[in-house]
Amino acid sequence: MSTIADVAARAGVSKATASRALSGRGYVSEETRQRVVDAAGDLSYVAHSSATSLATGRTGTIAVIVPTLDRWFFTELVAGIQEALLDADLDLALYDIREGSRLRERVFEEVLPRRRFDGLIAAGIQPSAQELERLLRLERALVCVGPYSEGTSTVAIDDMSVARIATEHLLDLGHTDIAFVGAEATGASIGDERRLDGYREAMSAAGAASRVAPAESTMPSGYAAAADLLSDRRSRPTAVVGVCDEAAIGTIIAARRLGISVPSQLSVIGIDDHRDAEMFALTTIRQHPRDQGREAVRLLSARLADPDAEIEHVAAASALVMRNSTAAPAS
Amino acid sequence: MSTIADVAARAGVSKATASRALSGRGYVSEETRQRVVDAAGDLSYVAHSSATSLATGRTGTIAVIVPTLDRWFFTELVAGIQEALLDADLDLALYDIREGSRLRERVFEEVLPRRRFDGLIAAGIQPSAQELERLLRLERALVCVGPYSEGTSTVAIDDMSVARIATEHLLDLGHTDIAFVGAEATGASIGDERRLDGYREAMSAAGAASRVAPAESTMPSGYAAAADLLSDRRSRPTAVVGVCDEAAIGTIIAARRLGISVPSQLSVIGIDDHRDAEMFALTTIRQHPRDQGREAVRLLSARLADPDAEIEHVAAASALVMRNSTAAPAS
DNA sequence: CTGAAAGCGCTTACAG
DNA sequence: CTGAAAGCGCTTACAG
Repeated sequence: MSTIADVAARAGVSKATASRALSGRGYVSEETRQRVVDAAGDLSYVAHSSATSLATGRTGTIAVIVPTLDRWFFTELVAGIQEALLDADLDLALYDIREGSRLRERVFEEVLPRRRFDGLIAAGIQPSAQELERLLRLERALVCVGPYSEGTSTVAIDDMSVARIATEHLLDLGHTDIAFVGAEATGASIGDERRLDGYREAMSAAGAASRVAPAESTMPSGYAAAADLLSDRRSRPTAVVGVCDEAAIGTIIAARRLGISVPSQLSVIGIDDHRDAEMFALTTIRQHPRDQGREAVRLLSARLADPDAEIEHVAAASALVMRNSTAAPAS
Repeated sequence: MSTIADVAARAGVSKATASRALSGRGYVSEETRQRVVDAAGDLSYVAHSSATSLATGRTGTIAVIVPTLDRWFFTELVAGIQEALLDADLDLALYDIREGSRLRERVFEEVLPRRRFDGLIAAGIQPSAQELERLLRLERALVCVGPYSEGTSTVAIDDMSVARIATEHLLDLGHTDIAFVGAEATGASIGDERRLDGYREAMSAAGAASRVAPAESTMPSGYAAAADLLSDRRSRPTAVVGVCDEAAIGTIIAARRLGISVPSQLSVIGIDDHRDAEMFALTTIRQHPRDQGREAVRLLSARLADPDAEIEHVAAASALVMRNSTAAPAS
């Protein structure tokens, strides 16, 4: 482990000069710079990150909080964040905080306060009042991937309006008996709840009655909820909006198993445009979590570069993608 | 931001004593300890991690390298690692290194050498000779989740034998025309390749001809490969072993779409026991990646505590789980 | 049981 | 353009 003192000695300069040469900050003659760089190369010198952090006050790492990793959305989001972070030469510290887990408590109480990071990206979580207070007390740059929230930059699709659009698509097709699959109270991300609200809003605006089959945002849970919902042929809805594509796909599989054909006997629409959506010919509202991850990093970098930089709220892109899981109801 | 000097001043002791009282290392009278702890509480003091790291040489974070996050196995593995790390009061720095991505190169060349971590867990990646050399030069505790590898602790199921068992299950049922779906050259994890080897071995031991439909380890890719494989009714196999459950499930979906019934006309077996496996009544070889993650942390902690501790190779548990996707071939 | 001092490895004004 | 010195905030022998 060579230190900057070793490099300086080998190049025949002071530590200060070696530091300047390597960092590119401050004046150094080209000739000296070259000598220092060569010396560093010879010794395979790499600055000790803790020492740099202590001296500069920057850790070079960004903390990312997600409620789960086993949803396509968050997997893609984290991948996008990772890519952008690497470009910015920043590390990613991951906190996978399932709702209600003891981990969540520990992270907020013990881990986060250590501030081993320069900034924080919180995705899909709804902090409690107490948690929010803790977050703010950290005095670190903060970006939320989720709904508009005062005092911090945000990026997200408008979950409520997206769910409304999905519901209206079904309504326009002529359906009135439309159920919502998903948004189970426990474990729902903040976005899930807003999607449920959007569905309800569209339904009541159309004078139709809401009907919710609670499920987690996973295929098996959507499957189970739908199997139940669809089991009685007399009371079954003619259409379903899934809180996300996982729930919608679970619904399609349940329908197939029950011999209900999609879309002729049951229309199903999802939200997300999951990687598997095409395979099931699922009509859905597309969004691009990977891009949102990159965007979150951009927002965070802006705050990092200038803590007084403007707060931004970016509305991420979404689009209705018509495939083959929705149709007019059988007359 | 209060420092330990503030705490010491408020408690009326020296920094050294304050440090001892807070860390629990070294003698401090109970009364002084209490005074220091109170002072720290009053000031909501939290030690600055960079300073601690610099003084102790420990960063308190563990780097985790995975080839992808969008496979159930790795998602679960990371969740298990995260849980165990939090218990050990360690942070997780994540590097999601898709094979062949420019990220991979950067991580090995620039990021890892900074050693912003005490130890490293590498999962499912096959380092090139050059990469391996770099890893070793880091002189950090290293644990691999993957096949036995000299010089480092490992944990994994025996991929080769597990694939052999899956294949033999089909052979025992009376199948001879058994295809393997998965293990596409690019993007395959090291485990995927060994599973292919295990399949080949079992087939040739039984005097049967191998037949591979390359696919990535995802549902859509398995679906596409299987759709192709099964399209010609005259040449289609009577059974398929999927490199993992995602590939196997993709195969089942393709079969359904083609009107081929599972298991009466086609047997399908997977490996993993994916969260969605039950939904598809998939017979599979179960493993517990979450436990493997915890185990990897245990192995790493042992090396961290004592760099000369024994290297361990733990064989993770696996079990054939019979559900309803395999049967004797139609006569 | 406690304190003074040195040290971890950088960076950054400040002089020159 | 370069160097000496101080400082970032901890911890840890070493004395006492």
